[in-house]
Amino acid sequence: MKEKNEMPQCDCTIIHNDVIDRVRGEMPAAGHFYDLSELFKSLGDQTRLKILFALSRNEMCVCDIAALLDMSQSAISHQLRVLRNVRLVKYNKVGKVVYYTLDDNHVNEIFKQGLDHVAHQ
Amino acid sequence: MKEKNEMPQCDCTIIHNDVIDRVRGEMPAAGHFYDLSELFKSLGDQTRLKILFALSRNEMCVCDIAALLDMSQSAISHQLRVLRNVRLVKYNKVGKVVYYTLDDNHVNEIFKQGLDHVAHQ
DNA sequence: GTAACATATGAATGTTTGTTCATATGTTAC
DNA sequence: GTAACATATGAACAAACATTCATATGTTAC
Repeated sequence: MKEKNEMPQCDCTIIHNDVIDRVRGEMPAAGHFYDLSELFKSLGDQTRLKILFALSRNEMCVCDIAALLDMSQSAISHQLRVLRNVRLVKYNKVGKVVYYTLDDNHVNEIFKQGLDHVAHQ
Repeated sequence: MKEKNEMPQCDCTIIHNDVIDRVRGEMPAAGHFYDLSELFKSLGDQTRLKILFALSRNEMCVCDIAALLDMSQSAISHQLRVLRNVRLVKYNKVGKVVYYTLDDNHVNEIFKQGLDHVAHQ
């Protein structure tokens, strides 16, 4: 029989205090994790990945992307905003047409490593 | 006044059919986008990023991670399962203790590129 | 066998996210 | 000015997700 007021669970005899203390000291600032998670979150959606791949091949306007992916203009526009927010894409307005391109080529590197990982069996 | 039965919106005079057709031909298989999005989704969470960073510094058991991040053992265990599912971490059981490590070093590369991107202003 | 502990897991809950729909903004051509 | 069109955006809603809680599994030491 357990005593109910004696917290059980895993207040575990933390097995490796030395490691914990050292790694805690090496932890990047919280803000970095936040920014990184926002970046990867934006890559964690098939539609956005397809948009990024397409833009890695050619500059495209919103309608082009919508036609290519067979999705509504609105859906694409919303997703482009997400990609803009993390500075993965930038745009160039020409009259009423807005041309999107990749912002830099970190995306391509990340993409490549990612494909490597999933292909690797 | 618009006629209501004449679909408006953006059935747009798709401005660049040539580009669309070419890029469509270059699109990777749908499965690749799915796998990639699952991978990045798993990286799109601060807790999991912290776990991965910690493991990049040192092998750790579940309790170590929970203590380091000041979170419940259960929460960490759930997140580790997500990371296992995309093969970002693997484990080694020694008695009742389960030691986790990174599965390969694509993670480190992806991490680095990601940090580069967010640091770059 | 039992007690203690490290980890895993299912259900529940609140939050976040992707798409749709309706509509607004801004540009071009008249 | 108006009509037509490319894009953006707010609200709404369903689906996906992260954490908590309670509990199950599996191991060690007795």
